[in-house]
Amino acid sequence: MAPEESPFRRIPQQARGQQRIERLLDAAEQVFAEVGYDAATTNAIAARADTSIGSLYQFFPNKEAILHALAARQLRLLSETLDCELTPETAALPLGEFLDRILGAIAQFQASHVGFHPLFTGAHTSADLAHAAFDLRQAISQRIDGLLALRAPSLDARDRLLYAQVCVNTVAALLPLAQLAPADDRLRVVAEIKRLLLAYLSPVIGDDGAG
Amino acid sequence: MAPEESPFRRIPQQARGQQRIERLLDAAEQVFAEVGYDAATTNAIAARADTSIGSLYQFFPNKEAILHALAARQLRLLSETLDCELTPETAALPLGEFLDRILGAIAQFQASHVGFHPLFTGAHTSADLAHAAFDLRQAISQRIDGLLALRAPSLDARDRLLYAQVCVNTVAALLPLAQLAPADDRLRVVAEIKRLLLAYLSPVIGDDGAG
Amino acid sequence: MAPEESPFRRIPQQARGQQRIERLLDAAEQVFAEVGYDAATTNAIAARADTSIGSLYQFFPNKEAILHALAARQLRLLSETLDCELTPETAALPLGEFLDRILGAIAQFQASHVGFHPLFTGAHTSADLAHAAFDLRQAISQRIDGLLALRAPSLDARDRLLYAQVCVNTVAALLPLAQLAPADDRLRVVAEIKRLLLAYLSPVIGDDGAG
Amino acid sequence: MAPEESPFRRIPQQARGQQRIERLLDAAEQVFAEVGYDAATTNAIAARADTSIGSLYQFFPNKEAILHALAARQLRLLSETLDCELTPETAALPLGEFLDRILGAIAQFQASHVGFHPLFTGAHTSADLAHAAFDLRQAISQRIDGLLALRAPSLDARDRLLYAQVCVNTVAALLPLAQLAPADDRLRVVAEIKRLLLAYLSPVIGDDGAG
DNA sequence: AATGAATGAGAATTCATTCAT
DNA sequence: AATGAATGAATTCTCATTCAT
Repeated sequence: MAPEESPFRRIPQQARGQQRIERLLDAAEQVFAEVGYDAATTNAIAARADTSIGSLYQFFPNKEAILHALAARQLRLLSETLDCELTPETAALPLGEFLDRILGAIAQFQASHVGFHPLFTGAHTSADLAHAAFDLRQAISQRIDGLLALRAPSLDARDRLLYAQVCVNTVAALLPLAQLAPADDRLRVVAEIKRLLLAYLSPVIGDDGAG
Repeated sequence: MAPEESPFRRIPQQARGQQRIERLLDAAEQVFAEVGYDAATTNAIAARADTSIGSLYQFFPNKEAILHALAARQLRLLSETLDCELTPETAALPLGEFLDRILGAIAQFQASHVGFHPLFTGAHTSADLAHAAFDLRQAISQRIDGLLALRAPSLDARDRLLYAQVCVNTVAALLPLAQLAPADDRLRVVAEIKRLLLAYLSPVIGDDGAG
Repeated sequence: MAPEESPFRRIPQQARGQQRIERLLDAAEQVFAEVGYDAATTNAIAARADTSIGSLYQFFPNKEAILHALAARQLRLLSETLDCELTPETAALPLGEFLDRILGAIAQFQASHVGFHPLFTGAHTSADLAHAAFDLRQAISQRIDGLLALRAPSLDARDRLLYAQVCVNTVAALLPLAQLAPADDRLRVVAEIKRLLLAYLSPVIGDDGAG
Repeated sequence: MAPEESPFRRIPQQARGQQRIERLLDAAEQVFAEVGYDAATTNAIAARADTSIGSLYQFFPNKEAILHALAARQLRLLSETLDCELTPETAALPLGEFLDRILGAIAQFQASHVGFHPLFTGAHTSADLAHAAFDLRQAISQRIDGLLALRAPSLDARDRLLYAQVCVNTVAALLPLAQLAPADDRLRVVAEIKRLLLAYLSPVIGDDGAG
């Protein structure tokens, strides 16, 4: 009854709602990763999230919306990871170390987000997924484009975006290779990815001081 | 074995059966490309092939089998294309031109096979497709591995296969970029792919005599 | 009746409750008219009434109860309208004018109550609606029966009720015809309805003095 | 194998298909009559028709299509009934007998077609049903319009159609009254309907020779 | 009394696969 | 060998109703 508490009464509810959305996205991430987007059923997602199907549809108008929300969350989380990792100082590192940082961040992110990989690499399947995956890669490319801009401000903007896209899509394609490889080859593959990117970027980005 | 002795009626029948299989695969290729593997219905494939579903199921036990047969056919056709294109002389070309040949062959193949691209790049969606696509890329990698062996016989076999895999998966990831790009950027993207591969391979493969 | 004595807190509360019921019925009337009884959702009704579903279910045990309450309200309102319109003097008018009054009252009522028409004419669809509509027409028939009794006290009671039912159901069936007709035919249709009723009733009810 | 028999092989199949459609429409007619259109489920219809839900959807794209097919069938059957009943000689009968014939035909038709009544009288519920019912009544009105034309060729065409509509809708509204009345009142109600129509039509149509 | 999040049974519809012809 | 009608499990999504806050 105390009116000064009432603003608070809603907060738990909102918090619960937000929590439930997160739980649903977690569940969707797992289920998508396990059986693929098309084979994933909304009922399975709700069950995995320990909710009712009705609640799922209270938050998401349809299955595709879950996919998009998931992609948005992943983009946001990855962005945060990159933000943490990539301070101005990082941008001044030699290209090789710079790439190490980015690749490391992405690899680590991927390791802790089962659902990232499918979406990141998802290609021609259902129109739904294809779009969502394409959009995600575009968004990440723009994020990387921003990082490249820090290192090579004089680069032509269109070239830079193309470089970013090439890198992002390449990494998307090669990370699975690392994941599917036997455990002791994994580092080998990651090293190879880094060598690839370094060989590709150094002629056009190079190290500032060329040192 | 003596084909001239086989009962006349049988051969046309077998031939008709083979023709029908091809028609079904053509149809599946189109339908998969248009709506994706999951959304494609076996009825639609049969209809597109101007046959009945009953016939479709006479040749393929289930939908997944169509996918695998399609992948196998694509691998075979691409192999033939590569065989044509890549004679021993080609192997002696400078690496840049060598890559041009291979990339050109693949790009051309893709242009005339609507269904290749989705399968080649298809990733984590339905478990079915993911497997088929992975297998196809593995097979193509082995094919490329063979080509690399021609150029660099002294290379360690495991390294070589890894290089091939990296290249194949990279190309699979980047070709869509070219296809989705506005028409006048397309060549730009292809050139970039080549630069990427060249930068990656030249340190380890190099030009035989060019050293 | 002495409002100043009733506990202050209660009256506003009861009044608020009654207001809310009216708002809910208004909302239901609109929503039923717009999408039909079956397609109407209780959530939509609550939303239209600017209340929560919880409140709706505080006043009505289920969806059907809303329908019945609505029918009851319409019967009450129509009765009041007829009461206003039909004084003893009216009963003495020539039959033609008498019918004009009644038809006019009904037409006017209908014009200002979007939800009347569906319920009045509603027939075999969901069992719910059919019953409610039938009940409403029966009740109105009794009301009309009363009016006929004023004009023709000597008529057999059973005959009179039958006449009333025939008239009421006929009007229910024909009013939509008027409403759906192009605007300039509408009066024509209404005139026709009157002619029909007049032709039907005059032999049995006639004008008092037949003058 | 005899080719002159092959056209026959398909006929049983088509006949079976047609039979199944009829069975489905019969089932739909019953189920709609029992629970109403909205509450009727396609599964219930299929079950009542002793078929699988899949088969139902092989013939009808959706629930609404069943309704329309049913309305079309009823119109066709009623038309046939009227055709049988109403020869040129009938048109020459006195108006009272003429109405008897028509009303009799409709009443009899209704008695043997449980689903006719709901559709004939169906009003404001789901948009689907309302439309279908309105269309059916319009079609029947046109049919009656044709009959009136036989009797009164000199009548203005627009007036005639209006008369037909008034009659059809009136009958639609009043037949339920007869059906719901206790058995011994039923004839009484039907007689009343006839009296109503006769009183309405005789001034404008009259008996040919009665003039 | 009021709220609205949560529930889950149930509906329409699809489609891979079978099998009688 | 070919056909395509028939099947029904499975899927997405809705909505009346409840109940904790």
